[in-house]
Amino acid sequence: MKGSLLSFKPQVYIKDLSRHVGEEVVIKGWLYNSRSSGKILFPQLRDGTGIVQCVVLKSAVSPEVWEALDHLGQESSLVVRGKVREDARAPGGYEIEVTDAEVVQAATGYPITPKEHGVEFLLDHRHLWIRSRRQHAILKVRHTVVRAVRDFLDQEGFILCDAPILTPAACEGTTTLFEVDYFEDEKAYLTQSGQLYNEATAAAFGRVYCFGPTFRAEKSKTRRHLTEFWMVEPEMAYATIDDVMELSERFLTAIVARVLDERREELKLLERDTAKLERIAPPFPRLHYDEAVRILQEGHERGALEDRFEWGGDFGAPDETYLSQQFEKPVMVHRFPAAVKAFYMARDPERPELALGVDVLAPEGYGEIIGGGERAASLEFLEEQIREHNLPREAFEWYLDLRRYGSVPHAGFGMGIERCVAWLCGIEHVRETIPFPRMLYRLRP
RNA sequence: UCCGCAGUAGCUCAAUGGUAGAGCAUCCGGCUGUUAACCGGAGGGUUGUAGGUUCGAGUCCUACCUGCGGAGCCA
Repeated sequence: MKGSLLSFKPQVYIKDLSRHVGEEVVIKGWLYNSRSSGKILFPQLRDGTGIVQCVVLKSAVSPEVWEALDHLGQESSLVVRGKVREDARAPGGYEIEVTDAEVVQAATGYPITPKEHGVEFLLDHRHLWIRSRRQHAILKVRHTVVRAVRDFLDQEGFILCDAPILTPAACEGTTTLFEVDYFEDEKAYLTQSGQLYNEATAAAFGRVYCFGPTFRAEKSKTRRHLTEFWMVEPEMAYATIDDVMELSERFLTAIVARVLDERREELKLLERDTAKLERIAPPFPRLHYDEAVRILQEGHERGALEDRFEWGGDFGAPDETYLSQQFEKPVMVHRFPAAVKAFYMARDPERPELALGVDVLAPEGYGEIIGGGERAASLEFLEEQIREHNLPREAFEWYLDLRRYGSVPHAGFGMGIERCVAWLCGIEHVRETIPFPRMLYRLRP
């Protein structure tokens, strides 16, 4: 009878099938792939929680059901009823002996076939690509990373206090921002960081974090860049650069442990070498910038790096890769030349030419996943920095208030979710770590 | 923005300057245990665009468009 299976309750999910062996269940899903052999069909059904092979014998179902399933196209939506059986021949170990089925919508010509496809084609069909096993695994890891981030910070007493997405000025004055034409007499921009607002909320709540999308209008075109990405930024009042390094270590360790605990299956599907992740535990190596420069220069002398790195610059991608490859754990590089860092960074009292900033480089060449440090607490110093960087003073008046009314040493960092997920999954490109990547030249779907 | 590479069937790719082809997908047929199933058949093309060289261009030349990889910048 039409509609009877579609509205059937309770719906059983494929991930729970092992608890229903011997029972008759109803699964609602989509046709992942199908093989036929005359009077027997092997449709593979996915429902978002997993994939299960069904067995349809022509002799066991009505002629209507057989007819409906016999030539059903990939990704057709359907509901099946059948008995759960353990069978070693089935991928996944369980299968459904189908007794009844109902096609919700018969699809034809699904573009993503079980064969290879190019990147451009897959990205053009991202809305469908996310149905495939590999993308599913990556996005589940992302989900777990986000949960781990929130749980860790919540347990550490951080208050979620999100920063605005529409902002009146650049945080750091250097990067290119997305302009929004809406507010009268004033340009607005999409945020590049919640940093400055975090400093306000940290002074209100002590320990805070914001977690949301971030936008960079740079013409970056590499495997580590998105124009829209997600960043989590904790900030602590009465804290120093050392507190930031200590928190970063425990933070990353907690995330890795959670993913290893909950996403073994997904990491296995992605062929991730989990032994490399098992090693992630405090303490992480801490490298003074001077020492990092020495290592890079040695690397150049040994022929491992093309260009000789000179003291004073910021690391390029090959430099970060080389540094991270010298260690098995994330490496924390601290105390950069102030000239290459943001205006709000505090200075090293012993060497004022250095900023109390720290970058955490992920292992295996995944680059910078965390950037942070101690913020300048002095009103006079910040006023001078704003002048030197040619920033619009009016836009920063509220920020300067934070130094007028109870200024304290404070520090924090930001972590890019996509780079973190790419590292944990061991995948080439960050574009696969977000459901709908936004990149230079890619706005659709 | 700069450097490098690539655009041929729905997809992935072939084709010495000389008749545009294969696998998958689609449609039809066969097969009661398939594992990216297999076997047989059919349909499917303005070779990214515009110009040029040539008896003849998918192939050589020029410009443009689109995408990919990387750099700079950054998380």
